[in-house]
Amino acid sequence: MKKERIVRSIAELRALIRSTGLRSTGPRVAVLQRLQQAITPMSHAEIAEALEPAGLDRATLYRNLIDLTDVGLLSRTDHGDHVWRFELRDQAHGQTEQHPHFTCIDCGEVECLPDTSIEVSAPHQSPRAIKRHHFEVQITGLCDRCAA
Amino acid sequence: MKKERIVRSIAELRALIRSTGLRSTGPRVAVLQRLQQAITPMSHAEIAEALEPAGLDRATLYRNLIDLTDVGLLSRTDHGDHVWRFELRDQAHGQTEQHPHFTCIDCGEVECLPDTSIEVSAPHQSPRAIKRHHFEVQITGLCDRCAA
DNA sequence: ATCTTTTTACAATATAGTTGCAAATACATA
DNA sequence: TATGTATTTGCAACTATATTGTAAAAAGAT
Ligand SMILES: [Mn+2]
Ligand SMILES: [Mn+2]
Ligand SMILES: [Zn+2]
Ligand SMILES: [Zn+2]
Repeated sequence: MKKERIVRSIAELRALIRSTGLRSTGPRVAVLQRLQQAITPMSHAEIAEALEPAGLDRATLYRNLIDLTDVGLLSRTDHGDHVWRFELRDQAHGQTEQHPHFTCIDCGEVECLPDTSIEVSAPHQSPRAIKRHHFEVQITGLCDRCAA
Repeated sequence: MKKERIVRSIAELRALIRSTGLRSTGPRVAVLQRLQQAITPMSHAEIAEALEPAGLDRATLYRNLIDLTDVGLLSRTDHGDHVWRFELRDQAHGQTEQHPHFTCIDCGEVECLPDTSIEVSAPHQSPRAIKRHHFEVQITGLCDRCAA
């Protein structure tokens, strides 16, 4: 999953948040700031730990992650391990479809895969969402390290 | 996901369980009996409800689902909604790979897809598990009913 | 029939996430 | 720049799903 990374300034992040109708607050800016560094989707726990110094409330973080997802700035996915993970959904790239992910069933490591790596053919009775390419894909298996 | 269904007698199920090294008990037979009727993977809650009359313990059911999964009789998957679902893994068909599933992000309905519907190409750096076709795929999106 | 190990049933605990609400803050407007 | 109102925060209580401890019961080997 190689793609030129966009890094936005705090002022740009604040403007981005406001552009969605949400208010720009410290916790929200902190979340976006952290996620734009991330190379894989992050769980609530991981984000909370990374933002430890800010000492922000668990519930506030949960609510912000959901709010930011609702307005389209983040994607929220479960990779087969009962944990929600969040990822910046970068509209600057017109990236409305999310790329597929590979999650290790042993160690839990998550890896982003190129969009091109999955070809879903749509048999007759399959959901229209598949024909229209409106779906997300999660792949699980043993990562190279755990398989060794 | 059309495939001739195998329906085993209670005696056959007991033998199947024993063949894995596990003891054949009432709860285990009941679980397999119920799952061999199922047309999609079932959650713990759904199985518990279906087996209500037997009045078996929640924790026992959880442990049995995991034990039966560990010995390879069931598959356990999370379809992106934070609920484990279990499905009979029918070795009689040499079905070691599981077929992909489609789960509606709105109503939660799960649909089995034919194995042939997914083609995962393996880019250079991708996990070996993908090259070896040792993985499971979960697709999420809006089902036809919810999209309408 | 007896013995040993596995399994059950009930209770306690854990983990991940959600909800209620009063106080604090953002930001539109004056 | 000050004021007013709706949004957001922080804390606590709560929920849903799943896991763990353990004594008693049952399975299956002998
Ligand atoms: Mn990714
Ligand atoms: Mn299926
Ligand atoms: Zn791994
Ligand atoms: Zn639906």
